[in-house]
Amino acid sequence: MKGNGVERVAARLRYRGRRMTVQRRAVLEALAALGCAHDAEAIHARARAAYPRLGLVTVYRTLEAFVADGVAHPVFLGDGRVRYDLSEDGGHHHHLVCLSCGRIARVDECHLPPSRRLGRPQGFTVTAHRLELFGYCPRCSPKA
Amino acid sequence: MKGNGVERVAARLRYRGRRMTVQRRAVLEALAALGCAHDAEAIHARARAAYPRLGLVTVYRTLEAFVADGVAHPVFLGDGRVRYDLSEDGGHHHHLVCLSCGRIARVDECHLPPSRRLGRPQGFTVTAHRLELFGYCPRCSPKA
DNA sequence: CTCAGTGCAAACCTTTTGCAATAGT
DNA sequence: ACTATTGCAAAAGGTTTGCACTGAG
Repeated sequence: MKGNGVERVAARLRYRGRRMTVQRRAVLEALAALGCAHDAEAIHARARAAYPRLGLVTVYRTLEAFVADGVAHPVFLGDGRVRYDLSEDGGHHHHLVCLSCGRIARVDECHLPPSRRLGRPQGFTVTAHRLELFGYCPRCSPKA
Repeated sequence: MKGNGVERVAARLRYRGRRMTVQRRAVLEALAALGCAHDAEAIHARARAAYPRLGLVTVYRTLEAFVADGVAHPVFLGDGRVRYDLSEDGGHHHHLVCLSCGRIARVDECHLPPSRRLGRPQGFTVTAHRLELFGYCPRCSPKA
């Protein structure tokens, strides 16, 4: 997704036969405002500021549509809830999660070898990967 | 975990004040027999071959104990269920998941830079990471 | 005007918890 | 014996579905 302008997303949705509604706009704005890896409930809470009648179910369905259309993508941190990031084209990013306070930071550089090398030994064609880093943030680190 | 012999695990559990029961032995054997990344239900089904009365709840509790004691560790593939791998000491491995047939292959090499470099820009102390690769297995690949 | 999207309530499904009975050590 | 562990039934918690209504294109 280049730029997360509402128009750009609206166009992309329309292209797929979907519609841009007030609810989706609110979810999109919440996604942009919250930043990295927030879950449906957080997105719902935030989006309600813009559109109070918004139901949680609509947030789930909107996120599903966004993911299917490449507008957003899910992030799994293993805490039993799915989190979402707005997609940015020309790049992806990973996350750094503090095991003590839960803070999540973005990691923009991806130090992994190119995809074609990653699955070679097993004969796989790799099309995507997910990498999450865990540790302690500056505030929680022993700072030895 | 060096070796996944029952004795070794039993010793480790005992060390933590836990006990080695028939049920845990069955779960441990199922874990070893199944290999990579199977969920509680699959483990339950397999372990029942050895101990038919085994309850699913016990499998969950056993896995929780195993994880706490470093005998096993969870794997999250984003399909809404937690999978488990037996821990091997002196190493970790990642997974290659086929988006078409669901097949999961092990990846033993980890091409990531050392932990201390990974979180440096954000000031994090990285202690662990999770990496999962997605793509198509040899059987499902277009094989261009 | 049509069909995608919405909201509510109810269903789902994996995982967790309470409790009395059981069994390692 | 002491207390960790088990099994059952029930609860929890995130996510999904059915359905009649609403609204974008």
